[in-house]
Amino acid sequence: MLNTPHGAVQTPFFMPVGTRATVKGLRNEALEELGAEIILSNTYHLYLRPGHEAVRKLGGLHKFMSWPRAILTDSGGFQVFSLSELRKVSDEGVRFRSHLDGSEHMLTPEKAAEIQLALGSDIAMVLDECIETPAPRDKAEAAVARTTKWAGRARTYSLEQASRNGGLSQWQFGIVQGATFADLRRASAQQLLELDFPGYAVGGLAVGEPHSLTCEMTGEVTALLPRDRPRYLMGVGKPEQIADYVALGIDMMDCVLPTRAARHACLYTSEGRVLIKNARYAMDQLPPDPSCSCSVCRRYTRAYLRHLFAAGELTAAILATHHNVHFYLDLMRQIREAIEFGNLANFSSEMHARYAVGPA
RNA sequence: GGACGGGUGGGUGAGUGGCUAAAACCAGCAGACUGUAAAUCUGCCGCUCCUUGCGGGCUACGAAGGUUCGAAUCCUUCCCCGUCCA
Repeated sequence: MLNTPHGAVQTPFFMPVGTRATVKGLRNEALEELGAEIILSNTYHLYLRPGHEAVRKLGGLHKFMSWPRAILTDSGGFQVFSLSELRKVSDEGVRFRSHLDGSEHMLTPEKAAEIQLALGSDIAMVLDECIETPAPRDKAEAAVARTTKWAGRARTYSLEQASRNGGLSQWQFGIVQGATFADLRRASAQQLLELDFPGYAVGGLAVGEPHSLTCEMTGEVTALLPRDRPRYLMGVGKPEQIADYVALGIDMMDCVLPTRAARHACLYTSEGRVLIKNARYAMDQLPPDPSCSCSVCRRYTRAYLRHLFAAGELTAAILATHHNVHFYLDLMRQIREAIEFGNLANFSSEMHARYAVGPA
């Protein structure tokens, strides 16, 4: 259990992604009904718009977006990776050219921490350097060294702010890098451990490498992390992979997959993936997932959802997102249950079997 | 009755002698998506054959003839559609 200022969160958990202070396609009341106890939002995007100072003046991110439960903010480290053509990385930080208006911005470890304090998220991530995979060793080494230095600066900044303000109600997590090199991963973890973060993340994975390698690298890191601090594997994963990560000792995950795939007409169901735009569903009167209890599956048919997607209706994305987020959150409930019954290994292999075959 | 303009693949619509089975877009079909520059992107999209290849055959740009080595593109006639004149 993770006890945040905005409620307890049961581990292991999955965070729906709300980059720009909204989980695309879902109203917060729907998110709450679905049982989301924590969501993820983004430093870089909120800094550009509406601006962290604006959010602070509007009462902080929770109040601004009217989300009473926990929020984790990513640092912008992933944007170092995904906006590779719009930024320049140096030891000082990352210079971005805004994808919105072309303006230049400098994101440093201190700045990223400052922004997240202004946003008032429950968990803040340090700025890290996330690189592509596969990466040459020297580049991975450099990214680890820089990530460690940045983590130290972010930690210092955070502790200073804490002592100045009589403590902070925000946790700061370090992020392990190291690409696909086991020794670099271990070194990165050990260096971060010295900074004594309240939680640790594994970053820079699931960016193209095979799942087995993601697991291997994750295992290298979780083996070194303290048992009493949360471990967060960033940016994962596919439904059939989640239980594997949990088995490796991961407590927290986030991924755009359920929400993005939903907008692209891919539904995750107990029978595998359902590409609802397929012609085969045109006259299908079954719910998207017959054994799903979500409000979409209780009310609507595959034929109707397919129609909404074909017609380009907004409701298509809304309904599909609702279902997929329900699926992921329910998956986590099942995983927590499997852990209690000592049945996680079986659960994991069942998931792999199910998604390897695809829909019936 | 006359004068112009026009008829192109499921749709809109480029193309005025060979590089054109025919741009582009839409529709259709299939796929991808992992700390969100993503309601995005990719592939296929006349029929057919196989040794599945920048491969072969067939059919196709209103209809029928003709010119040409070669025609969606030029000529003739006809049929439609639009605008204007009487």
